[in-house]
Amino acid sequence: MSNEVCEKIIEAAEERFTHYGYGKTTMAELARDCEMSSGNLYRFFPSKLDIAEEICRRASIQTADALTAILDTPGRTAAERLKDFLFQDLQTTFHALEKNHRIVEMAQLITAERPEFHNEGLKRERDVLARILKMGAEDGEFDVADPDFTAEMIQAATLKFSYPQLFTRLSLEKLERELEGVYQLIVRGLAPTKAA
Amino acid sequence: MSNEVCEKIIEAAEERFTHYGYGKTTMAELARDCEMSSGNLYRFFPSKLDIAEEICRRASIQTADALTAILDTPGRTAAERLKDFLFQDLQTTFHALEKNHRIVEMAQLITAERPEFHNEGLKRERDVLARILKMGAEDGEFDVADPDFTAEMIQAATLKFSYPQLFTRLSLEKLERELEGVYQLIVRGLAPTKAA
DNA sequence: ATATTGAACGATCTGTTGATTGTTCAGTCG
DNA sequence: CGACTGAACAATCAACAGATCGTTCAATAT
Repeated sequence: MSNEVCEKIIEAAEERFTHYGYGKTTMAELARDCEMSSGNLYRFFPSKLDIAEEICRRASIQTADALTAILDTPGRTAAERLKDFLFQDLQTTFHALEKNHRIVEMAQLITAERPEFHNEGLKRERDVLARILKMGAEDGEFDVADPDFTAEMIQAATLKFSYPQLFTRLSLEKLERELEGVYQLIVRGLAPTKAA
Repeated sequence: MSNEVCEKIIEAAEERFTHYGYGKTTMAELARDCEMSSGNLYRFFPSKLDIAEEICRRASIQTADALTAILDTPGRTAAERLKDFLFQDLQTTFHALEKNHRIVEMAQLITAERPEFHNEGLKRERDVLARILKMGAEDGEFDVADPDFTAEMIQAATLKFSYPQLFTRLSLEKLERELEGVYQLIVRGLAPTKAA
């Protein structure tokens, strides 16, 4: 079964990529880890970069899934959920990039080489964001005509916080303080004007 | 008079840096342009990078000055001035970087090597922004308690548009469309809540 | 047939060497 | 004595060779 072999390759690659770095691991090493020839790897992945992309995709899906949990937490306002979303996203990616700077290497490589991949990840998160906005709109907490569009704008406005270490060198504390301010600005803009 | 010589050096450097690039021009060439020895340049600038920094500083001051003009245009609301500010800033830097990719080279070098310089330029623009906010606050158009803080937040939210080509590869049209959306989000947040 | 190998190929990396260039400073000039 | 020079020095760059590595594919094994 091809799928199990794919898993094995991914596992071996994840181990080596995060431990030694993408550049330092060779296809021959991955092949040896999986007890096959280097040529055979190409029956499962078109290229080395595609292996890295798949690893990053899974990480991206995992953070998006974690963000989705915010939708189901009971007893929170839409504004609170929005805040949770933004801060959780910042903290997750900040810690991921801080813990292992090999991951930064991979992230930069893939966003440079595969621009569509980055959009794909953005889209995943944007869908969650849009659902938060929709929840707020439905119970009258937010005045949002087009949740998808507004979600796109919020992503644009919070770009600085989505790949922290790539755009600035600020500490997590400074970033959180700034995000708090930007969040305040945004929620005020989402509130319905009291022209009842 | 040391000042005139400085001007001459800056002029020669600006010519060569924008035409051949920072890396490709040598101190010996600059010295020859100014009819002096290479060693003598160091009586006026501590290093080659400082010459480039001064050139960039002047460009930064020039764009900030152009933005200041927005404050004096009669018959505009604060919201309109804010919009003018954001779009003029985007367009100016976009065209500057598009026209001459040597400038991108210099900008990247300096922001990498001299992090404080970037903050200095940000501060210059933020001061203009804060004055727009203050105007809006004074005539009741905006509800802004701390214009300086809010200006900082608006800069954070519009980072994507301040060095367009460094953060994305979007066309000017796409960027303008996005900025329009972010602007809308922000102005709604600045409007006073009608709790009269 | 299909799955797999591993040698072969071109592209990229690495390390080295020589040249170039930013910077300094002892010395010259005015 | 201060302004200025240009040779000297160290750091960086350019270019080249050899090695390494990603990728392909004819040959082999199953």
